[in-house]
Amino acid sequence: MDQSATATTTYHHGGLRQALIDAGLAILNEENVLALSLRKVAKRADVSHTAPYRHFKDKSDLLAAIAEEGFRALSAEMKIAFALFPEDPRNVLLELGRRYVGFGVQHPAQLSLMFSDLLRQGVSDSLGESAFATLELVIQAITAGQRANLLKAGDPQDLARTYWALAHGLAMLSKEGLLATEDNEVDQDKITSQLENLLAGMAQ
Amino acid sequence: MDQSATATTTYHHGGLRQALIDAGLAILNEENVLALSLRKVAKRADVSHTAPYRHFKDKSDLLAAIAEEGFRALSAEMKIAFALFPEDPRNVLLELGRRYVGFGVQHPAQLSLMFSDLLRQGVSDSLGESAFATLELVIQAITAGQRANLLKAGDPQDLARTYWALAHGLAMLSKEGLLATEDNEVDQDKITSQLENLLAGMAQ
DNA sequence: ACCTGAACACCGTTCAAGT
DNA sequence: ACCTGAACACCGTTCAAGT
Repeated sequence: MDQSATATTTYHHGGLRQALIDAGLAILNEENVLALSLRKVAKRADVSHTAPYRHFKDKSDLLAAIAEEGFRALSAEMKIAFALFPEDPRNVLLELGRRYVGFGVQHPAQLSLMFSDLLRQGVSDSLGESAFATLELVIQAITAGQRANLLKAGDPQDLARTYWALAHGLAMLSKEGLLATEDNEVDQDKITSQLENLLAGMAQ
Repeated sequence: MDQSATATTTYHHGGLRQALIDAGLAILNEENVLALSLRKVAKRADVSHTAPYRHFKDKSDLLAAIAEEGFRALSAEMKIAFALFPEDPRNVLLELGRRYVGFGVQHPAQLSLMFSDLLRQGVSDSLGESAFATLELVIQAITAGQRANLLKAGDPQDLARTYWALAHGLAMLSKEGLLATEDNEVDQDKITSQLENLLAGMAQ
């Protein structure tokens, strides 16, 4: 990679913003959030250390963009659950939870960042929007479950937030090694049965 | 404050370690994790910026100690639930969850730190121990629930982890403002009914 | 033992300047 | 528009030294 002397020397063909987010993501997944500095991100994207300020107000703004990318990736995972089990809302919900946990275990530092405090601080509007877009997918799955008489009637938003909370909690505890008992592997069947406990309670 | 010329000029009477943790906690609750630097912590505790190295290996080690203090505080909150409802495991469990959420809303940055990635990185052994001590309290509450025939039989550890996950998820979503619908207040009754969904499913 | 100041490489952010 | 280097205050960490 990085072989020079190619045809166009145009920097980043307008894609610097995304390149910086990708660089930050890479550092986050390879190291940890303490190692994620603006200057290191810039160096990794092969620009000067002030170039990021053309695209991000400050470091928090870049972190928010990285977190937002995380919500997008999580949403993409969730959409696979819908595709895998069309017409089967129960398995959509279970697969959704399993994929949430899988996302957390594969990208622990990123999941931490997504819920680190950036949303609460209101660092960026679009971060909140992407989080709510993820919630929207859970609401869809819950609504389908209600339509199939799998879940009780009532505000789907409430049930969706409850289900999201459990999936989120399982993901956080899993990625921190607080769910595993003996082996350090995530037990998919156990996750499934944990999710089923809540679905059973939501049926009544 | 800080009036000099008191009797003993003895530094910190051996309590520097705790003073540093407290200073870090204060910065965390007043500002955010990006503002939490070792040097600022030292200045706040009125020592030189290298003094913390007598008590902590590096910055991560101090952060782990702060997170550990968080688990201790969370455990203390949970113990109040036991005291409030002796002989009433159902309300102990509900109060436990509500207090978890309350802790998160009051100390958002601290809760983030507790699950930031320090446990997974194995920064400190005692951090893991304090996390498991918190889990132990949930297991106690679950076991009491089983004894009272409120919850189904089975490994109390599994049920406890499931319940912890939901409480944790509700706390995280609440503190980030993802649970509130219109007003920005945490709706205690809604939290209770969300927890009840899981308890219902765990009864069968 | 516990604390200190000097030193170093690194960091976030601003600014004047270059194309 | 987009990128740059110089500058500044701040940061984590190490080290030799003081009591």
